[in-house]
Amino acid sequence: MPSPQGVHRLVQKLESITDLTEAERQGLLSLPLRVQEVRADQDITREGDRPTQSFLLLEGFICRYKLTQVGKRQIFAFHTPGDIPDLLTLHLKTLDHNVGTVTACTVGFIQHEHLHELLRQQPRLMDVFWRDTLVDGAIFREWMLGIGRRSARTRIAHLFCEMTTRLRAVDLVDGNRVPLPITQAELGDALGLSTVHVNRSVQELRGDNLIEWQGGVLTVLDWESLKAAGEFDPTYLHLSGSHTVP
Amino acid sequence: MPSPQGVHRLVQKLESITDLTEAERQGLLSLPLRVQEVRADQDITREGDRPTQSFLLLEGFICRYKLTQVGKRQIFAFHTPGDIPDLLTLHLKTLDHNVGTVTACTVGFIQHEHLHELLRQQPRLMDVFWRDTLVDGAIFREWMLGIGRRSARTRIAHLFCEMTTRLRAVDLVDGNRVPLPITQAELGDALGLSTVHVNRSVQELRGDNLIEWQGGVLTVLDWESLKAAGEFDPTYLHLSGSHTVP
DNA sequence: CGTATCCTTGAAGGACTTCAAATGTTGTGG
DNA sequence: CCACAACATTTGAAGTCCTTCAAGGATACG
Repeated sequence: MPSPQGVHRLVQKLESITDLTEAERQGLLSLPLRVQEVRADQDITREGDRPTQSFLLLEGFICRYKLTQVGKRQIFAFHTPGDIPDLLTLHLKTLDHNVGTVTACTVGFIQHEHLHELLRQQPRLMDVFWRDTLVDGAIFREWMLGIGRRSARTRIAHLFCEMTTRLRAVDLVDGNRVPLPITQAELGDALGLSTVHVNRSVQELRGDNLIEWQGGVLTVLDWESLKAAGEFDPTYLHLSGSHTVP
Repeated sequence: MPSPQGVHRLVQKLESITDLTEAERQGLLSLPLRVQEVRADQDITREGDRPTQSFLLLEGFICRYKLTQVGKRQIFAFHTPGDIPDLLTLHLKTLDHNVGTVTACTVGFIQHEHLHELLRQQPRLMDVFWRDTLVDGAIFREWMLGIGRRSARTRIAHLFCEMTTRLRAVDLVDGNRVPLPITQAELGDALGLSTVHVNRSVQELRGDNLIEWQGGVLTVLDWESLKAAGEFDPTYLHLSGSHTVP
């Protein structure tokens, strides 16, 4: 009993970066999913695991992260409904990082064999998924640029812009209200900052009337200024056309 | 007149992360290359370009980077012979970062149409190249972890370990002597550090008798200690078997 | 052999971290 | 629906890792 609404977000997400034929859409929609609820702050897959399935995120927020030897955490990516955060295990048998929930989530597990079968029937979907992993890499690079070379304020503004843009592409943004149910500590782990400094920088953005952020909802008050503050240029998201402009 | 030696490094590199059939090897070796020399510090492709070809690096070192608005540079990756640094333009039509030489290089341009043709004839090579881009992403993540959460000393030691391991996989390491013809400024741009601080940290590693580094050659004096200093675990490189141990 | 580039050193300053504690918010069970 | 625990945000203060600025040596190359 796959959640049609959830799977539809996958189609929507892929169509935000490419075009799909009706047969390809159908193939995706008929993937057999084992739907499961997962509580917040749970690991779904861990470094070193060798999964035989991937999962489609249907509801909630997921992050991918790794820990240093002294236990510091770096979050590499936030994933939103429609994403397949561990698609890479299809080709990289041993996972090299952790995948865990940020909020309570609904996920749909897909056996790798079913994905392989779909890709055999619809070979062009392989290009589509490959392209998706390339966009994934592009997002990593942009985060790297921020962590390595931008100030805390700029990094945070940039991430706000990115999440706004990505969530808009899967129709999860309501006007200027963007779901962003992460803590300041998680934001720090994503941007290489301490919680304290995240807090002060967010207050700066609030003080400048660029955003509000409370109750897991980010409200963008001044998109142009926020883009400027974050040096945000959405090219790296490789969205096709209509999704780049709010 | 393709350089057989150079192309062979591509085969060798791909075989370090997967297996190839004889037909696949032949297909790769017979790719039509337009060989060209490029001086040091030249951009080969730039942000915003829409190339119709990719290039195989035959000799030299290449880096991929991006600049912030204030002109600070972040290097995302160093590429070594056997790599196709801009393979992603096969599916991401607009390049979102720059690709430039570090040293003088020999490169072999390959028209995208020829790559597409090869992938049609040898469909399994698509998995291989996809896998290669996934490893690329894994390397990004490990760099992110370093930039975001590790000390300068650890970051530098880690990069030394990574380059040693990757160059060994393509047979470019002579004993404990590793070609590393980059400046300290470039190392800083790769790790999110200032040149001055790179210099002091490298001196620390030298002072602890872990490495020597001069004339573009890194000499690893104490591999185990260097690995420990860099918190280096090569799992993320996804090398298959024999390449992980020096 | 001169010039450009790279490496090295010193000193001062700043962005961010760490530690510590108060305040605010959320969710759950009584 | 209140009470309380657990968690998240906020504030203050001190310290540190790293940056920036500046200049002197070393090295490479035409």
